[in-house]
Order: sequence, then C-alpha cells, then structure tokens
Amino acid sequence: MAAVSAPSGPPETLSGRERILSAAAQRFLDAGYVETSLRDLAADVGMKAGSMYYHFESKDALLIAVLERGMSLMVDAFEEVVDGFAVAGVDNAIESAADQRLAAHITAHLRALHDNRAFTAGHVTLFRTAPQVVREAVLPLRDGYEARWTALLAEVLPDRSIDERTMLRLGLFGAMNASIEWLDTGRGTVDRFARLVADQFWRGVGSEPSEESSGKGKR
Amino acid sequence: MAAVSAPSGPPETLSGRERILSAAAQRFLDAGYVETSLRDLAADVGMKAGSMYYHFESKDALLIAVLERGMSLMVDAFEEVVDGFAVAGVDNAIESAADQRLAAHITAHLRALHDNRAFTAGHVTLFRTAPQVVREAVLPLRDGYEARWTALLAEVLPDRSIDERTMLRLGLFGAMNASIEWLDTGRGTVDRFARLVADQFWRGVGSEPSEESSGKGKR
DNA sequence: GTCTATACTTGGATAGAC
DNA sequence: GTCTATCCAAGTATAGAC
Repeated sequence: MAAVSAPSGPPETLSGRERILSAAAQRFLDAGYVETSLRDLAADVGMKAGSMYYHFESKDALLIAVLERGMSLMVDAFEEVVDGFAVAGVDNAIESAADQRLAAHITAHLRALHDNRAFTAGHVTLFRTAPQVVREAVLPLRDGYEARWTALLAEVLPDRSIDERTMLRLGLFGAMNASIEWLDTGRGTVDRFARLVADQFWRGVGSEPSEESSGKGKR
Repeated sequence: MAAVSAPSGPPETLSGRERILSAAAQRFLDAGYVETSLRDLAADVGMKAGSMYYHFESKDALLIAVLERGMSLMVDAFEEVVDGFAVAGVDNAIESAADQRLAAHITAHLRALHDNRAFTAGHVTLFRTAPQVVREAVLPLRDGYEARWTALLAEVLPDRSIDERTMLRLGLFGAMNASIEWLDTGRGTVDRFARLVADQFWRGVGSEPSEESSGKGKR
C-alpha cells in the first residue's frame, strides 16, 4: 500500500527527479529547510538552480515530496508487520502475544526510520515549522500512520483509558523518533535500541534486565 | 546555582532587554529561528529593527541568551530536587527510593520544561540546526545538565551497562521533550503526564495500571 | 533538460540624527 | 534608547537561449 514510484535502473541512471529528491532530503536533514538554498542543492546534483524548476514547481513541492516518501515508507513498514502476524494465524495465544506484537512494531518503526533516515527524519525535525501548505499536504499520510498506532495500542492495552493510551503513544513516539538525533546508523545498533525500548516499555526498568540483552553485571 | 539575572520589578517595568528576550523566545518557538525576522521581532516589543542592536549584538546572540536561560532553568529545577532529597536525610531506605527519586526528577524536568516553555523548547526544536557559534556557546550548560542525569541513572540503575543507561536516558529524554509539541500547557496536565511517564518507565505498561492514575476499567 | 541572466523580495547589520 | 535611512548579501523564481 501507499506505493512510491520506485526508481527502476541502477543508482547511476536515477532520474533527475530522483537524484534531486535524495540530495534534498539529505540537505534538509543536515541543515534544515530554510537554511538549504536551491543553489547548494543544485550543486549537489551537478545542476544550476534554475534547472530544478523543470523537475519541481517550487521548493515547497520538493519538501512535500520528501516528507510524503518518508511517511509512505513508515506506513509500508507497519503494514508488513501486520501482514506477518496475519499469516501466523488467528488462533494464537493473543493475550501473551501483546508484548510481542508491540515489540515487532517498535522494531519495524525504528528500522524504517533509520534505514530511510534522510526521508523520514524530516517528520521529526522540520515538520513542525514547515510552511503551512507543506504541513497540510502531508498531514493525511501522517494521520493515517498515527491512526494505525492508536488502533494497535487500543488492542494491546485495552484496560487503559483513551487519554492514557494517547500519552503512552506520544511518549513512545518521542523516545523512538528522538533517536534520529543521536543513534548511530547501522542495523545492529538500531535493533539493540529497539529491543531495549520494547523491553523497557512493557516491563519497565525496575525489573531485572533481560538475559539476552546483557550478561550478568556490567560488561 | 547557575543564577540568571532575574527581572526585579513587575512585568510592566521589564527592561528592554528582558522584553526582547521573551518575545524572541516565543517567536523562535512558534516560527523557528531563521523564519523569524528582526523586524517582526522588533514590532512585537514596539520597536524598530535597528534599535535591537542596542540590546543585543546580533541575532545569534539573542538565540544564545534564550537557550542559556532555558537550560539554566532546567538545571535549577534538577538541583532543587537534589536538595529536597538531601534534607530528607541520608539514612533512608535507598533501595526502594530509587523509583521515587527518578519520579521526582521526571516531574521536575517536565514542569520546568513546560512552565518555561518559550525558553526551554528551543533546546528541543531548534538547537540541532542552530548556527555553530550558537551551539558551541550553549553546549557547556547542556552537557552539565546531561551529566547530572547520567549520574542519576548510574545511581538508580547500577546493574545496567553504561550503553544501556545511555540509551535509556536518551529514550526518556525523547519521551519527555517531545511533549513540548503536543501536551497542553497547564500544571494538572503536565503532572499527570509526568506520573504516567515515571510509572511507565519504572514498571512498564505490561503490569496493571496504578490505582490513583485510573480507576478500574476504562473511564 | 539544462543553461545564463535577471527580476524581485527579504533579511541582517551599520551609521548617525534625535 | 530609539529612530530613519541605507548598504549589502542571499534567496526564490521566471524567461528565454541552446
């Protein structure tokens, strides 16, 4: 779902639009939206500023494209996990599977977030102060993703009030998304953080550290 | 500690520098740093752009002042909690007090964050992309605050590895600080969120919801 | 598809009058 | 302390040649 027009050929033959999109995502992440000039951006892809308007109608449209791709990737990752649990069969011990479902979605969220860092990070770092037209354009996709998590938490934490679930969800989002600003990229690191977050979220830090994530004592 | 030259008189007699500082903090929060022009800012305090240079040597200096004030307020809040536990006496049941110490600091962090939203939010929303001179100027204060939390977690979670404590700390920071972007201001709301975060962080969501924060079932 | 040239706007900062 | 006037730099966007 939420298909993104994927590049067909090898990286060298990426379309002009694709190359601009990637460079923009990276620059927006590193320097911010307003701080990034179309001149610098054009230089990144070996073009001049004016030429970019053949591919994008405005700078805002460029940001919208970056954010839409980022959120589509997050949605896709969520749905993959859903599909995975669907084929696992409906007659599982649904009670004890709650923490595992949550853990799977946490891992998927963090992997998608970091694997596509350039496109996804914008939602964390620059959505809030983006031009209104940009926010409005991207909002439907974002709302859809949040709705999926809202539904997930309702299933997994049925005894909590709606207010509590909302705060828990936003707290969890905060913990995960802030990692964009400090976590080293790399699958191993991301997965370790994901396991820690999932374990901490469900069991808390008051109980014993789990066996596989740390030996006995400090290492 | 980390004393901030506080205004002396009533709000109407705030010095020009103070009024500029508050207006700047608010505008930076709402619109972002680069998006805020000195002309708009001057209009907020009933001045013209050129006049601001009597009070601040540059726009960067203005942002530095905002961020320093914000972080000083956070440090002060942390130290107040430390002092509170100090007078409570050293011969307490230190083992069982770990979760209470943590909860007190979480509440203090969230209160300080939201009570001084305009000044503190900048550290969440615009520190990352701030000009390098700004980041460098404010970094010592930030490092000091983080060091306090690092030490706190070392005392409270002695069995965890340093790596895990770092990730837990940054995850907790993420959960708390992201609330700047969604939590309604207001002491009641902030305190409820603080209790939820503290409880969730220590005990997890897998266990029963605590008695005082929710009745039985959904309400 | 990409270039050059340029129109148009806005912003940070300075100088000097009051 | 605040104003007006102004300089200078930089950015988005457009037009038209190639």
